[in-house]
Amino acid sequence: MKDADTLSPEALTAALKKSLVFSGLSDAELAGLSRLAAARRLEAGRYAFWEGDTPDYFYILITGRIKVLKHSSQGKEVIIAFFGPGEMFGEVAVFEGRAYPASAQAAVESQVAAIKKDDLLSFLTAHPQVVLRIINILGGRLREAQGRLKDLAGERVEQRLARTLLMLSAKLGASLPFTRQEIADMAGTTTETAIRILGRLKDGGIISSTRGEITILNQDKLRLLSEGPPQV
Amino acid sequence: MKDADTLSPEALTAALKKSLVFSGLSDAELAGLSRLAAARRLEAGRYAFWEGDTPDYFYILITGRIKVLKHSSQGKEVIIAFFGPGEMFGEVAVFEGRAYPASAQAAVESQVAAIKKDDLLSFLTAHPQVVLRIINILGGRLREAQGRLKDLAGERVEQRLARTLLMLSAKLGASLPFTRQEIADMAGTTTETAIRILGRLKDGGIISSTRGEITILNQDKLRLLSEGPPQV
DNA sequence: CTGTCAGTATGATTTATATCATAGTAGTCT
DNA sequence: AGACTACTATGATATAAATCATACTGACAG
Repeated sequence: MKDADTLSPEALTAALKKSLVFSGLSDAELAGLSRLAAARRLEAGRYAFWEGDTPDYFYILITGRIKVLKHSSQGKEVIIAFFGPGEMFGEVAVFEGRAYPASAQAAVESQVAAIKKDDLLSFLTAHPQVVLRIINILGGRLREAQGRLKDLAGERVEQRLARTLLMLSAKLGASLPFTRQEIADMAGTTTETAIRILGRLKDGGIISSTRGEITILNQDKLRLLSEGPPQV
Repeated sequence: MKDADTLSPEALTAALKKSLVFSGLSDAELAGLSRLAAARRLEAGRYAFWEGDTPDYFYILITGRIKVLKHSSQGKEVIIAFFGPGEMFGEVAVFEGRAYPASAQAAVESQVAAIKKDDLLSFLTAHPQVVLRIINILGGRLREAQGRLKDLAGERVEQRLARTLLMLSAKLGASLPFTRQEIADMAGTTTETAIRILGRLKDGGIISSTRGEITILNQDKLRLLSEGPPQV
C-alpha cells in the first residue's frame, strides 16, 4: 500500500479545525492553511520521520496514534511521548531548524497532515495568535518533560510505572491501549519488570488488563502508590 | 540583606538587551520593556520561587547562576536546568498560567529582572517577533529535555555523567563550576557514585578538578565514553 | 589559629532491578 | 485448522549502583 491522499480538502480542513494548535482560526484561514497541508496515511509501524532526518515537515495527527521515541546507545527504545488526534508533532525540529531530535512512528494505522516547514513558518508570521497557542502547548510539554525527568532521576520503578499510568489516564481515560513493553519504554524499565509490577497491581485490584490494554480500576490507590513507597 | 533594586534603569535596559529573548528589540522597545521590569538581587541559596507557587513573575537572569530543581518523593533533589546570564526562567508557568513546575534557586549571588506575568503577556501580544524567538528557545529546551529523558531512561550512570559534563561544557566551556553533588543531581545519581566515577575520569586524564570545579581535559575521550560502554 | 562545615574520598554491604532462560497464550494470517 | 508471532508470565541469577559508615581536607568564620 502506498501513502495515498485519503482525505478530501474539506475533510482536511475539518481535521485541522479540530487540532489544538489551529482550532482558533476562522474558516477562511483554515481553508488557506489546509491548502498548504498534505494528508498522508501511515500503516501501523511506519515512521513519519527518523531521528536525525532534516526537518521538512511539521505534522498534525488526524486519526490514529503516534509514538515519539529515541534509541539509547545500547539500542533500547525510549518512548518520549504518545500523541493522539489533534496533536502536533515534529515541531521542535521545525522551529529550531535542526534535525528531528527523535523518531515518530505510527502505533496504529494513522492519518497525518503534513505542512512544509517554510509554509508553516510564513503562516505563523501572518497569524500571531497561533504562535501564542503554540507557546502554550510547548510550555505544557516542557512541564511534562520536567516532571518525567524528576521521576526518572529520583523515583523507583514502581512509582515511575504508577505515574506513567496516571499521566496516560489523565489524557486518555481509564482504559489505556498499551502493551507492557510500551509502558516499560515510557517508564524507563524493562518489559519483565513492568510485567511483574503490573501483575502486582492487578493482584491488588488497582488495575485490570487484557492483552494490549490496561484499565485503571482504582485511581486513588494508584496515586497513593505513585507518591512513595507503600510503607510510610 | 534585602531585595533592594541594585540596577539603574539604564543598566536594566542594557541587561535586557543582552538577553536571548529580547536582544532583537529596538532601544525604544527595550526602554518600554524595562519600565515593566524590576531588578532583584538574590543571595546565594535564595529562591526566586518555589515549585507550586502561583506564577506572578517571568524572570530574566542578569548576573549569576540559577538552578532549577524539583524534589523527588523521597526528598532527593533533581536539577532540571542551570541558567546563566541572559537566559529566561519561570516562563513555562507564566505561559501556561499554572503553578511553577519547579523551584528556582540562586546558585551564587545573582541579579534577576522580574516582569509581571500580565505585563509580559500584553507585551508579547504587541511584539510577535519576540514570540517567535520564545518558541525557538522553548523548542531548544524541549529538545534538551528529551535527550536527557533518553539518557535517564536508557543509559548507565557513567554515560549519563559523561553526557552531563559534555552538555555543560557546550554551554560553559571546559571549566565547570559545579560540585560533585550538583553533577550527581543533574545526572540522576548519588554523590558517592559521582565521586567514584569522576575519580576514574581524573585517573584517566580526562578531567582534572579542584574543590567545586571540574575541568575537561580530553573532550574526545569523554565523548567516546558517553557513546557507550568502554569495551565494545 | 582553631573550630566548623561543606566537599571529597574510599571501603563494605545491601538491594533494586536488569538479565537470562523458558514457557504458556491469544490474536492473526494463510 | 494450523502455524506463526507478539504478548504475557515467572523463576533463577547477576550486577550496577545505592546505602551505610568513616575519614580526610581545604575554606572560611569567629
